[in-house]
Amino acid sequence: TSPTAVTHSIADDDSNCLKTSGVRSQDCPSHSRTSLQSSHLWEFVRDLLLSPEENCGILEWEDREQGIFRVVKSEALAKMWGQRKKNDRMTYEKLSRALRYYYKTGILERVDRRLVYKFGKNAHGWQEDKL
DNA sequence: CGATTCTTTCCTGATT
DNA sequence: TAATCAGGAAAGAATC
Repeated sequence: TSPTAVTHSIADDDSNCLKTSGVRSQDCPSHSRTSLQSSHLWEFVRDLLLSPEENCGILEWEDREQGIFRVVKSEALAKMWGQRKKNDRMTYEKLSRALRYYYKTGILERVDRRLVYKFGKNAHGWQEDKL
């Protein structure tokens, strides 16, 4: 019954993007491994931004030249960070607090737009080919 | 062990 | 209204 099988969600939550899909298990020979090994939050974000395979639309460059990026899926980002730190209580609210502390150290610079951040002078390794 | 740095948790209030 | 943003404060974790 209930003929209203009106599909599932269009946006479907991204609980886990890579896996359960027809994604070949062996695509990227180089790096990969469903977890980026970066000790610090900003490095984790940077590496995620630099590896589309793991990113799955969670982060997106707004201006690659200037290092401006946007958090597209805040909840998903928090979950990934939580996985990395083995903390399932992580939320975007808490993650963003840590991100705001980076403004003081120059790792990030403030951008007056929701969910948008920019790498600062003290952040490195995000540029196409710095130097 | 103590100090420092980074992150997490919580909170109140403002803004979108 | 629900999300986000702003920071202060304090606790926790990892390092040196």
